[in-house]
Amino acid sequence: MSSSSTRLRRAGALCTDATWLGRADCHHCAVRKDVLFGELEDLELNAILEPIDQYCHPPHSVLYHVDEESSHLFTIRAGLVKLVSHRADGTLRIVRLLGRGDVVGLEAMLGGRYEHTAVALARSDVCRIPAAALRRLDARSPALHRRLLETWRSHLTRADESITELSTGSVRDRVRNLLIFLQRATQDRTGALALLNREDLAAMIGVRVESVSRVIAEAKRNGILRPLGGERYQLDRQALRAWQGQTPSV
Amino acid sequence: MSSSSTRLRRAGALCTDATWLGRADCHHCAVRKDVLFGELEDLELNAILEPIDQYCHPPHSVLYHVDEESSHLFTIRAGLVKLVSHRADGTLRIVRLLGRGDVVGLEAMLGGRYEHTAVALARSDVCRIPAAALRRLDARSPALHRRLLETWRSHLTRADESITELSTGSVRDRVRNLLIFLQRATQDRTGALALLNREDLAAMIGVRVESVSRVIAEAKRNGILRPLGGERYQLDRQALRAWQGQTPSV
DNA sequence: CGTCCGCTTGAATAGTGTCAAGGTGGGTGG
DNA sequence: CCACCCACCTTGACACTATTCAAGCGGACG
Repeated sequence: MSSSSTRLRRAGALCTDATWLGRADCHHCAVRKDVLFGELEDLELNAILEPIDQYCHPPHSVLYHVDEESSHLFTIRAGLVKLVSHRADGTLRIVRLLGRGDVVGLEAMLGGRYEHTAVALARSDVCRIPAAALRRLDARSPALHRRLLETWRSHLTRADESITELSTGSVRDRVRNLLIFLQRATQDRTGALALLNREDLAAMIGVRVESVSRVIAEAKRNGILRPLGGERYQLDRQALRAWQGQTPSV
Repeated sequence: MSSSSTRLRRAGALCTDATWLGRADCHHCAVRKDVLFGELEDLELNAILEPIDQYCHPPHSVLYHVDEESSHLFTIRAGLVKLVSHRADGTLRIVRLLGRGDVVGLEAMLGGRYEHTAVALARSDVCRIPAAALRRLDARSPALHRRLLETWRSHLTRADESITELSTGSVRDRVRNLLIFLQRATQDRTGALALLNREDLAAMIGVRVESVSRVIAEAKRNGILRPLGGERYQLDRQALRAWQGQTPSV
């Protein structure tokens, strides 16, 4: 068998850069209540001296690289970002998927270097916040402070979930959990989920592309995944649970 | 194949309870600098109104159960504690190992319930800190605040490591990483590592007991692990790296 | 219209899980 | 003090699953 995970995707031809959308206007931000500054007073917000910039990241563009000096955090206004860990043998593993309202680059709060590479999977609008500004706010605003702790907790909970649900059991077990996970992470008002490409799916559960492909293809044949066009699918939760009997357990 | 992980160990005959060692005297604590209150002023420490108690946990005793109201955090003065996640199918997975200087039950800072069950693996001396006290200190002492953030980061880093190094690749790959990991986690001044029982090893890397056993036995035959008596072993790092060529990669 | 890239599928092989049987060491009770 | 017992570790044989390597397929795009 040997290793799982995925090799580095060749330097994509379409890896365009992020485009700057201008200074953020947090006071009038439409998603402010869903992200870090939700409960912050306007007064407190004004205490930020450093600029917060907005960017639009096309798919495959990089928010930051592993080992880069961590100077900024990012909040996701819309889109989807993967945190990729580079293993010693050159393979990759996706350790987290982050979406609207999530914070990327938390480690910048503590200085040092980024621990992963953050890559946009879908077009993503993000606000780039200087870590120094957040540190200052963190010290002054209990509301933000609590929000930050909750962000840490959220990352930790998801990491643990990734260990117990996405890295344990047979490929079919993992894909079953992955589909539920993706539905939560990418669903729109209709409840449809956006499937990632096979390489990313494989890197999320630590198996080979062909193995995921077989299982996903099976799910489609069984009507567990019904194509809605593009990469969007309707997930039949009931059929999903019944799929291949329970976990054989033991 | 089916699931990995390990079933619940029968209610151990020796699961004695923790014994109370009395109120902690943080001011004269020998390991204070290594744990949460390291850089705290004596004045700040005095601001704690609620009592901090010391306990000694024998092996297999439980610090707290999953879903229990999270009211306290624990700092480990000595010993080894596992964080166990209970999966829907009844199997268990160890998501983290914590030792001297580590904090257990971080989630209590945010209220709600514990997300894992914490079980002592070796005899462990811990201080039990009321979450309310820590929340108050967190708001007043920047030093403690930073220390807490670093604790969150440490947990997150280890969780990610668990995903990339202990849940990815062949069983031999994982055991190789696990041995390095255990050496860091349990080494004494001689550099020897303490091996866990096969069931716990299996639950750490998400495979079956027999699979770990085979690989560990192989490591012993190859001189990678040299028995020092009891559960202590000398790890030959060089032989470890050469073991079975590199990860076959791809 | 042809090429390229990602997805699927097939066949052979290696790796794990499964089930069952021994071995070993420490502890208990006779 | 010794024999037995029990829990845990190891090993074997076999079934099943995942990986590997290779080929085919179809859509997107120039």
